[in-house]
Amino acid sequence: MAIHKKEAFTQKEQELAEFAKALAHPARIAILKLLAQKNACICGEIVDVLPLSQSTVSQHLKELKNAGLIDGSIDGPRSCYCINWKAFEKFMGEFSFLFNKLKVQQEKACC
Amino acid sequence: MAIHKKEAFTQKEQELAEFAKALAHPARIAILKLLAQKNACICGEIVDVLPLSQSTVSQHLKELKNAGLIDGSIDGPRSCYCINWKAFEKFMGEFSFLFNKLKVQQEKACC
DNA sequence: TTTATTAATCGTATATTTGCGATATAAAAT
DNA sequence: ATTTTATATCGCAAATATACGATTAATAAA
Repeated sequence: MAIHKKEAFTQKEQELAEFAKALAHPARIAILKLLAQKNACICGEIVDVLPLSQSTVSQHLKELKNAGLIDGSIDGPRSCYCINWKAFEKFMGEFSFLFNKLKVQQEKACC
Repeated sequence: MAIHKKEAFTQKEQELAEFAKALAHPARIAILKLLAQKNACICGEIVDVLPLSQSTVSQHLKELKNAGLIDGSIDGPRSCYCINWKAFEKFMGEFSFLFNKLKVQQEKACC
């Protein structure tokens, strides 16, 4: 963009957008799905399963980690990743709060 | 990207990523918040409230509409937007399903 | 009919994301 | 000590996203 205007929005809005951005790629959805299905640490199997190069997968993992959605530790030549359920719940809760708040009175005749 | 690899993922993964992408900007979060709080059509007030130009807001609205998250109709010189609650629920549900599936057995010693 | 008014679209500049090969790092295995 | 294995990081190219001014379109108001 010419100038990023993101600072012009509230902290909460930026946080939610960051969370969504972390989910905004099928590779990252797929990674999370893998981690969720195992509900445990996965050590290295991710690259084998995805149709992406090792460096690309590593980058996606980094983004998920930066967003706080996964935890990971490196034990020398192998790594260990798992979902940070707490963070996940937090954000899902915030979204639900935002957009379900008034949904009770739903079904307006509209547009 | 050099070559988009998105087709390499499942339909569902792509759909969820698309949904997330639509939410991946604070301006679009703000717009949805406005629409949710009114729980009714908003006619044009959006540009006045946001710190963005009319053309930029229009573009964000278009993206939300393409993603199916909002409905909108144009009545000559004015428009009318509201949240598509059904679509919203659908996607939120899918996310919950994906990532809560195994959460029951949660709290593994991990990483 | 002319003149607002409101919103979509076009063109363009800049920023960010995506992806990969190459390289670096770090422990384990030989 | 050297090699292997697994992963992170760097540097680059290509694709997308973001933002805005200018223009267009379409109705309402005068």
